Amino acid sequence: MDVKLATEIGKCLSNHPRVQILEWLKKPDQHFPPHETIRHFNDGVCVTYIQEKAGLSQSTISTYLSSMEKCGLLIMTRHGKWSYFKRNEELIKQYTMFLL
Amino acid sequence: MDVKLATEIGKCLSNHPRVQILEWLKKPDQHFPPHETIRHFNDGVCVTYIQEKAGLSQSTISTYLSSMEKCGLLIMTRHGKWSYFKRNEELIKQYTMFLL
DNA sequence: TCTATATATCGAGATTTATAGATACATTTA
DNA sequence: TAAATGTATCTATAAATCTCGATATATAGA
Repeated sequence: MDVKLATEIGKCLSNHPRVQILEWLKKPDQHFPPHETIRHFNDGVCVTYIQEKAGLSQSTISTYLSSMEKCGLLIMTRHGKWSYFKRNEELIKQYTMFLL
Repeated sequence: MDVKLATEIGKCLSNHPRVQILEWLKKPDQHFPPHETIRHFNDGVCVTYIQEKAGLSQSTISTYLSSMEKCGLLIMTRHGKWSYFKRNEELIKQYTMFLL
């Protein structure tokens, strides 16, 4: 972790909806319904559920999730036509160690 | 720590110079000369030294340090005409616990 | 008190970000 | 293969941020 990457992560964490999403994804089962097809949260939550809960447009949420995945905060897994996003706890841990 | 405050902190951490300053202040004695008047770093580093090292204008650095102090990342102490800034380790700790 | 020094604040132009709608792409299913 | 569904990307506008120079304020010293 260097200053450059930390700044990119900081950019993702500088916006209320994105921070909120990262919080919700701490405990997906408490904030989202189980997905119709797969019945677990092992790979996180699909874009539509996050979009509906956040109350922002689909394109906005898609862009947010992509940017968070790009800097490593989230991990994406694709199953069929769904993209699931979950927290990347390892990178978050590295980031906090960098700050401390 | 709630999402709102975390977002404010994130805004401060979304800019390269500010993240860099927070890094330098981890070990002030390794990055800055001891101050002419007081000879320790107990209260941190004065604005001018930070400004010179960062290579940005005085007004920019002053604004940055103020914003970081406002959200709690830095603690300011005034001695005479100098303002010294140091890290607020407690708040940084709280922020990392919020993220994890 | 006058001047010099350190810091803070104001106003402004350039750049970036927030967010949406339209559209493209991918995948499943009829 | 055509339609439906989920997601990603493009384009655009409003708002926020970056950063500076100019100026104001505070303090110390002559």
